[in-house]
Amino acid sequence: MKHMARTQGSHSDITGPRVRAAALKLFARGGYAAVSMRAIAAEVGVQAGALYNYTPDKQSLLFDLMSAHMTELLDQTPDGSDADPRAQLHSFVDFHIRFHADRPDEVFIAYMELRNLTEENFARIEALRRQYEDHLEDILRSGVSSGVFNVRDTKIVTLAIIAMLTGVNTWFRAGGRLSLDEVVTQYWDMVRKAVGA
Amino acid sequence: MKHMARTQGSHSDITGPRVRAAALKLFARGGYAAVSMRAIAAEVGVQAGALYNYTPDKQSLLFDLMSAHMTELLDQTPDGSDADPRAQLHSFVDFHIRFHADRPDEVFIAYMELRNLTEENFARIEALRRQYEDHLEDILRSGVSSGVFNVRDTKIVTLAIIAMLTGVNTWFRAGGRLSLDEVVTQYWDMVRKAVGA
DNA sequence: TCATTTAATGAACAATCGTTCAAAAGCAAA
DNA sequence: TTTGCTTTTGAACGATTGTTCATTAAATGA
Repeated sequence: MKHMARTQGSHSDITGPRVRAAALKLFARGGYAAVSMRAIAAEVGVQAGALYNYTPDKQSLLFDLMSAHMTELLDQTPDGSDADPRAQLHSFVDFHIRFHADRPDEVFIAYMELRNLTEENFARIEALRRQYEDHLEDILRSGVSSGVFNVRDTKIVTLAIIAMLTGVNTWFRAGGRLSLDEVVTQYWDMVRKAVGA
Repeated sequence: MKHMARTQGSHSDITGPRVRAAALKLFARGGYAAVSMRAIAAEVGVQAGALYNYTPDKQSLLFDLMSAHMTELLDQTPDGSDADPRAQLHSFVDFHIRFHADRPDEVFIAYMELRNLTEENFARIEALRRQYEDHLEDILRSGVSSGVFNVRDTKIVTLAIIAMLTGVNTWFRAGGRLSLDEVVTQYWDMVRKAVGA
């Protein structure tokens, strides 16, 4: 047993992700407050008590989902601080739409369940969201200072663009009338015009 | 008693509105599922049982709030089908921002609590929302056909504009850095550019 | 003052909530 | 097979949920 390579009778690495997946699905469908731990357990195919091997409590389950989502969002945000502001903005629009379209449940939760976080957890998620907004605002500012964007208030335009892009999730469905490519094209068209590029 | 002008020992006309106001405030703050009838009663200063003089159940309380909000939204939407599309669109942007900024709690509930409606109530609210969207799309279409707007897909632009405008509610606070007039000016600037007017 | 009507109380209901924990079951190494 | 550890069960806990209802209180009209 010199190395104890793996735990013994462990299903943790199987059940753990399934618990998070079930919580994600049910929270998105019914809302955090309306989903019981027993409902999550039933979705996994397990008794409620077993969930507490994978989360200290219900609140942590919500926070972990939101935190993982925001972290992934920030990690995958294209950097490209070398490119010109217009290309950076295009890249941002493209990324935002595709990233969010791929994760409707995560996005839904991240926007709808903020008020069900404890004060401390809320502050942590808000900090991540702020970081993401700041990234877009930096792009806008550099475009303004180099004269390629015509924007009065970068903060407002930042929030307006993000609201507009995130709104795609309320109606877009894969296999619908429009492909994701077409959606990206049209939203980039609107954003481009709105910033006067 | 020939007319029975009013009910007798009635406080209905006082307590009734207070119940709706309390529900509005608490639903917006904590979410429908997380707010108990006892909490609403406490906000009114009454026992839980008394609420049932004013609503058949909790679900109706939510639906009535959302329904009243959407109806008022539609009633107050500027008509002006005589004006040119550009003026109509400007008027719509102005109205939307001001109407929503005046009613943060109602707007919050109307967007966040849709999933807590029964299937039937959900369909009714969705129909009202659709009506509102159609009104904007009509403006866009008339502008496209008269050549003053340059828009590829009126449906997408409709949803994008509404998402962008409604997003104001997530950050705007009266008495903050920007006045509502300034907000309207800047959003109209973006919308105008985005539709190529 | 008295009779009538309405509004509010406060207890009670069955159900469900998040969470805990001793006991049972499952699995891997010895 | 036995030993040791992990995972799951299933019952139990106190609290809280939406809702009902007989009773009490309050207010009005006569």
